[in-house]
Amino acid sequence: MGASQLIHEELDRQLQRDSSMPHTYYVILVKLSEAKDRTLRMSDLATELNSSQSRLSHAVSRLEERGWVRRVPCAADRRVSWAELTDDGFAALTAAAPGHVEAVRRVLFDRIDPEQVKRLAEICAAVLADRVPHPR
Amino acid sequence: MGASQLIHEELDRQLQRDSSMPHTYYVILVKLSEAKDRTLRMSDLATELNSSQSRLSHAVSRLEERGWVRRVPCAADRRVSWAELTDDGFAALTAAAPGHVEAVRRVLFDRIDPEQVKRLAEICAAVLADRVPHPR
DNA sequence: CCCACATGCTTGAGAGTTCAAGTAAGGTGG
DNA sequence: CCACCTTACTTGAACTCTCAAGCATGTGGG
Repeated sequence: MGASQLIHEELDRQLQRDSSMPHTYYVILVKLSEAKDRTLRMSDLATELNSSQSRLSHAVSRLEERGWVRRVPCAADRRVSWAELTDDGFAALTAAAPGHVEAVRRVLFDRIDPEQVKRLAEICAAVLADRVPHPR
Repeated sequence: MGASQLIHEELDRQLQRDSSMPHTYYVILVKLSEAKDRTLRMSDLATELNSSQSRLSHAVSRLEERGWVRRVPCAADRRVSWAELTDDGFAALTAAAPGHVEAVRRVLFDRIDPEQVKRLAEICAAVLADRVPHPR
């Protein structure tokens, strides 16, 4: 718990300090940037992020205020909302990425050897295996 | 990140649901229960928990409201505050512990073998090694 | 002795998260 | 075809955490 807490806090602090965004928001931008048309359904985005819909909805609201994400209503199914990464959002992500990547190395990968990386991957896979998504 | 987030959320959810306390509070109770006279200086407690003093102060305030912890002013150094676990607090911890322990097994230890436990411990130790406590 | 700095802790405001509830729209069995 | 369930998402309130600032209270050099 100490190790995972440390990693989480360190990454969050770095992003907050250098790019004024929590790690949660960074990951949202990443997922959107990788998606086709930089657009994803809200619920798919939530699933990919292991996030509750509520959390995502709140987060996207903040990201919209910053002009980094835009909500686009879906014509085919009007319950659905698309989240689209704006150019400003992509720029913010581009600016934040190098520092974040460096932090990831610093807190984790520079501290363990390649063999340990492999072992850690196996352990994490075991923890995540056969997971029924939790009721949210 | 997915694995550590899952573990965190699962443990937090279980404690919140079954014992109405966040994991943070549980750990505070644990540390106090293990301390001599079930009492610890606020700053020592914060250090042991890798918590900011601010976070601890807020948390202890809530725990005091519940009657689980008591603040005792220190006569020798009047800046210092002792945090003392009350009998009610100890009872709450006793009630919460079995469910929590079970959850810990369920989310982690039942999913990896003894060899992996050892490897994970080494990796976590490497992540935590030579850590200068962060400015808080 | 005393001023400046360090230490221990608290406070308040701003943010993010959670949970429960709410709205709206899409399916579906009788 | 219409009550009823499900799906998609949002909302609001309560709660925790963070950060910066704010007290007191010790302590050490001149």
